[in-house]
Amino acid sequence: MSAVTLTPRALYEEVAEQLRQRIFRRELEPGSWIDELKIAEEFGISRTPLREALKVLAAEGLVTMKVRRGAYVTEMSEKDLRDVYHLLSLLESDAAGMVATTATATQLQALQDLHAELEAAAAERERFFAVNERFHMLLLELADNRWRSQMVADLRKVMKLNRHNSLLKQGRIEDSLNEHRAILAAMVARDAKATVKAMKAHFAQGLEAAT
Amino acid sequence: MSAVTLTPRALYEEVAEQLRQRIFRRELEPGSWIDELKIAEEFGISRTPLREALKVLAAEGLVTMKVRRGAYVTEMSEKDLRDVYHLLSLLESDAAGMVATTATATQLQALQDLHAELEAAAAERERFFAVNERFHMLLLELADNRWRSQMVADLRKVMKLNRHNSLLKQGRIEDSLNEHRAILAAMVARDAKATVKAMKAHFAQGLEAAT
DNA sequence: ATTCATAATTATTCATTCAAAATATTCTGC
DNA sequence: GCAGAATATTTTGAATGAATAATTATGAAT
Repeated sequence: MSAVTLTPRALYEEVAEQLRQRIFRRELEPGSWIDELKIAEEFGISRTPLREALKVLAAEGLVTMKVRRGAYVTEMSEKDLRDVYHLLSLLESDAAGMVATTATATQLQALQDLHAELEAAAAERERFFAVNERFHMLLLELADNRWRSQMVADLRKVMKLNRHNSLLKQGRIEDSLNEHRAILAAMVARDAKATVKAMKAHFAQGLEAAT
Repeated sequence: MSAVTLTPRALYEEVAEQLRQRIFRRELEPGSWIDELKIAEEFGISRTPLREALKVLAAEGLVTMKVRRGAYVTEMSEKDLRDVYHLLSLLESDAAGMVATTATATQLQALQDLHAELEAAAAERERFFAVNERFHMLLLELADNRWRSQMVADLRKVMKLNRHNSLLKQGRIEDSLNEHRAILAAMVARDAKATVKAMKAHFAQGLEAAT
């Protein structure tokens, strides 16, 4: 069974995802020009779906289009990093507060289960990152605002442009787990204010480590 | 001197803007299918730049792409309206708080000048909307976070999909001006907390009127 | 030698063409 | 007359080709 039949998404979406991976892996470096012909040939496709994919990435902020100059991988300044962090903190802490007041017991349990998985993955850096991402996105999902979820997802993609893998740095893993515990505790206590505070603290620590 | 030479933007961007206008004017109704061939013919262009424009609009949330089914104008449910309002309130009130603490006297004066213009436009509904939009966007600009400015701009576009012209309804104009005055007063007093509160109140009132 | 202008090359942008998929219509059989 | 299948039409999606715009390099003039 091929992946194509399972997920019959359009070619331009597939290409967009491939490009994202290349950008995150720094095979396409921030500031560098994206050669349409070269990429199209490498992917074995024409320039049409590639150009459509680039428009999608431009909307996400991952690439920047210059008139008659093509697409460039977005460069993140120190200020950009701080600005995006600030927004993530604002959006996610508010979401956490929502969840603290509205989530069902089952939903809170799902978060705790995912946290347990995160604890278990503490040793494996890559897996930890992946589970951490899932934790934050599940929280967003429970907050039940598709517009916010979309925005946070985009901002998190942009954060990955940063060299210092951002969001979680070396040695931060243990601290980060503690902060997650505090967030969960506040949620279980149904204390929205404390939850917001704990999430903001989590991001403040993250920014500290990333800069 | 033609506008084309002044702003040499790409055709697909021009088309995207034209489509936005058509959507806002409800010539393209929410939920309706966008006929690529028909639109391309009406604009006298090929489908290629049109399709690229549709991708841009899809990223903004104005249209929704369905696989192998083309583009549809996004439909906003009551919940969508509330959700977007919530985000605008969160983002803009935070921005206002920033401005209250960081803006220079000159910048605050610029806001007050624009507010004066708003007062003057109270009688002309259309002009009031336009100036109000400029006021909010100037505030965002002064908060100096390009990522937030972009997000708010997108959310405000999406809000325009709503039938009840949103953000400002009949009879709300006088109230809205009062709320703006409160925001400005708090800013001039350099009281960030009060500014945030005033902006949140402004949005709460707006939502009340829109639903 | 340096600067400006012109020409050529390169790459983006848009149009045209082609293929594949989905839906609607028609025809046949019961 | 109705239902199901097959065909035809419509429409999306992708590729290729042509044209425009920009940059760079080369040559000439001061």
